[in-house]
Amino acid sequence: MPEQKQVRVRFAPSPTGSFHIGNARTALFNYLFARHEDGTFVLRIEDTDAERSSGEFEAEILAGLTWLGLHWDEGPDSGGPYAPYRQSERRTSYEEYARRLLAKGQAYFCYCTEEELEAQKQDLASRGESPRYSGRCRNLTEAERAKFQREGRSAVLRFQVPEREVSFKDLIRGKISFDMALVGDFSIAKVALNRPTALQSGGQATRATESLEFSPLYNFSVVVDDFEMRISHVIRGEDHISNTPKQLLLQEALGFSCPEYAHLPLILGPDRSKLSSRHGATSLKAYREDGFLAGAMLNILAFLGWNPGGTREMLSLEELIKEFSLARVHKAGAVFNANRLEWLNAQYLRALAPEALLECAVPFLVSAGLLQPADGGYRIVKTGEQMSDSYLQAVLRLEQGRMKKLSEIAALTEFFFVDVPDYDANLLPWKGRGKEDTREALEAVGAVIEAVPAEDFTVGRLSEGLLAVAAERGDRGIVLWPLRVALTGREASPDPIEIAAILGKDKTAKRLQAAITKLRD
RNA sequence: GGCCCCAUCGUCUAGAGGCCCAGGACACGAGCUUUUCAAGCUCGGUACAUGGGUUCGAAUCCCAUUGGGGCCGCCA
Repeated sequence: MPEQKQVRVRFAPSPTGSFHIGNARTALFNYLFARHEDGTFVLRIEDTDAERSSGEFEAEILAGLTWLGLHWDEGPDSGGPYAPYRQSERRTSYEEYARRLLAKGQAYFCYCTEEELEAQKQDLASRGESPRYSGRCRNLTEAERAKFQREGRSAVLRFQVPEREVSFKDLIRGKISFDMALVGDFSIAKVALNRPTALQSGGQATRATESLEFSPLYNFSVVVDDFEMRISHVIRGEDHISNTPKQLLLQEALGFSCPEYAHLPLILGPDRSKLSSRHGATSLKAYREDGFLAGAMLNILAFLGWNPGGTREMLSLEELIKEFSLARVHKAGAVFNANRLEWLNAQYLRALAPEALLECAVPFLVSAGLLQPADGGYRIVKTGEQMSDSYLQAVLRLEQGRMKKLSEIAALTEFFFVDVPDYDANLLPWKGRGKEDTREALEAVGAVIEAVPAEDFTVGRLSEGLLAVAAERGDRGIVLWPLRVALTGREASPDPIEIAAILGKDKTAKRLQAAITKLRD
């Protein structure tokens, strides 16, 4: 039996913006594949672009992955056998390989300016040809090079692309081939020339004092790192398909083994173009802050371009790992379905235990200005009243099945966090009933409330009396509707009896009295 | 424009030549339940892009067309 190659995959985001859900999906698929194959999941930060990369975005990526439960085996924080895992810390490696390519004549310095490059491309395009680099600096003489350097032109290292076909077998799409004659020499590193003593010593610069500083560019750093980190499978977005032949060529030139490739379908916006900020929220963080649960995010993401077959709809991370296979990944892009996410989230929200619901919902009540932390618990901002966890849990449980996301909880429960709700007296009467009837009904309700002891102010006891009062009047609405309004100040709410039971005798009586007073005016 | 990729309900999808005049879910519509709102239950409409092949038989295989998308940076 030949030894099975160990599976090592990487998720390699660049921290140049908020952690995008498309990237989160790529991370998920890498993670699922790694775990399913008993392999290793590596997190590598591609921050070669110092201008645009930031530690803040990197932190956001780590936080996002952690939130989703996608734990990496090797990464910038935890280290690993192939550390460091941040490209900005791996410069010596890139430089070594860049010099190797230079020595073999497979890379060269290009001094073309942006304008020149643009002109070359325009020229090719006008002739209907593929817009690629012309190869103008391929055969520069030493003298020409020196001249450009003296002019202070900045240089870039280009890879000399052989004019032939390159193909690879994509694990999702099958064979894909490219005619590299149409591609042109692509850049692999920016090169800065350091001449620390040149100007100071009266122009007497010598070669010995000069040094070249290479900053690697994407296609090059990826190839070097995937090789050095022993990556076996590269699973990434479809937008990288055209980078693959370039990377293959680089691997060949450097004598590296090639990983397997799998290109994932893109996540699309409603207009079927690549999901981007113009389609709305795209950062994982934004969804988290809007009150979506990790389980719901995991499911919506997993089912975008993949499914376990059959009619199963919601899977845990463990089940996803068990079921995952690249063979079941689609080729076509998938439109992000926000409605479905909300439905999924509602399902997960309902499944939450009271303690868990409390834990994740309270921050939303706090940020809405309804509650504030106090004495190890929470206090109602408007009334100053201290709230017990069990009271809060009861409040939350009441609305648990009514919200699609946690950010809705404040608006839904607001009436619990005021002294007496504010509303128009005209809201109190039930369909076609007058104020008199309504007041009479509420007074009857008041009598029931009065009769139920505070210690036993339960839904059971309340229903008994209240429903009897309603039955006498032949229509539950005439009693329950004004009671709802008195208690909540609104026309849509959970069962007023349940609300009363949570509020307790005193508050219920107070709100009822306020309603009766309103009806007298 | 060049190259590459893709194609089942509005959307996510099941479907690996007969089980499919195409199934599930979200959304939508109607009804039931009902004190309101949700939820729940029942029912409903809507899809194999088109045209050619291959085959006894095609949503499934092949080709073309059409349509959509991605990439063409000294970004990743």
